[in-house]
Amino acid sequence: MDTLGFTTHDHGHCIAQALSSAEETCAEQGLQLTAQRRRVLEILLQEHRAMGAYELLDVLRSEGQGAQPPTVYRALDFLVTNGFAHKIERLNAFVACAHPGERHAPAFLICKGCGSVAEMPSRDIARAVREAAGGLGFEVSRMVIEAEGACPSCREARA
Amino acid sequence: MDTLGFTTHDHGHCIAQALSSAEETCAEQGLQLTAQRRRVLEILLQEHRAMGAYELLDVLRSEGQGAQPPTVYRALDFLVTNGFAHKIERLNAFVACAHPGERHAPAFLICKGCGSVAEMPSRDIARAVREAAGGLGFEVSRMVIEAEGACPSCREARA
DNA sequence: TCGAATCCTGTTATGTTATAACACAGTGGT
DNA sequence: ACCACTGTGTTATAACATAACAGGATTCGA
Repeated sequence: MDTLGFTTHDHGHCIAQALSSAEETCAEQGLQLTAQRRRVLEILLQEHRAMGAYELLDVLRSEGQGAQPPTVYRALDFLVTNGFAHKIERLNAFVACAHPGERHAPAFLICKGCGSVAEMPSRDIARAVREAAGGLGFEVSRMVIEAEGACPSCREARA
Repeated sequence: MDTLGFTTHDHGHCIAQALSSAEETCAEQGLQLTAQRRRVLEILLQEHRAMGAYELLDVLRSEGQGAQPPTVYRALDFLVTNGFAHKIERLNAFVACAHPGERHAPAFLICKGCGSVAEMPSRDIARAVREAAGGLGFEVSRMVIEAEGACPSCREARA
């Protein structure tokens, strides 16, 4: 068991499920989940945290691949474009998507205490953003929503 | 006259006002708006757009200063920390604050057509973020809210 | 079956953004 | 005089990201 979104769950199961879900989605949409792309997604799922591209590169290299930066960035581009992973702009880092399959505007919580990152529900936030933007005649196609602060366990530790 | 937030206004006046406001705030709070810091803020106000740190550096250098990257990053750090400027994470760029003085969680609209960036009202968005986070026991201290899309004039041009 | 088009990968090099670390100058307090 | 504090100058390097070109695999139509 491990934590995700600050709650407990079966992590091994969650990895397997996310990979299956990705395979399924790719099959449906004619996308190729190649070995490289799959491996990068797998690492993100296993590590279960925000990772920099070069950190991912180190993992690939430690597995004996002579990978170069473009290899990782290409895989990440595929994963992010197709919603299997997200980029955390504030951290210049990447996380596996916590809700694969569902169409959603991702929103994140970044704990400044322990560095953990969680994806949170964003329906109300996304609506508020679209409304505020719409009021100015702006049409939103994508949004970056990232909140920094203290996660429950760090708040407790601090208290 | 120029545009801000996709509406027209007197830009010269707006620069002078923002600088005065910054001076006042610094005086009140015992902050030092030094020549470097003031100059960087001034450039951001004049250019009136999101600028990269190295772009700012080029301007400083073109003015005959032998500036180095840390010079700019230090000035930006001061301006951002004290709310006179904001960082646009999505663009790794900086803009002068459009509402100096008011305490606010900044939220931005980034037009993918023309590259313009506008600060938008964020009360409802900020509330939605705090509520969503609070529901997970997370305490928000800072937020990044950036919407990408099409500004009114680019929408019109596209139509 | 040939070639053309497309997609993915390998590789080299480079561009862009940001910070570490150390020296030193000015200011204000004791 | 001395110290602490804050800001700046300078060198070097770290961290993040992409351009550009070559080559292999697959598919599709001629």
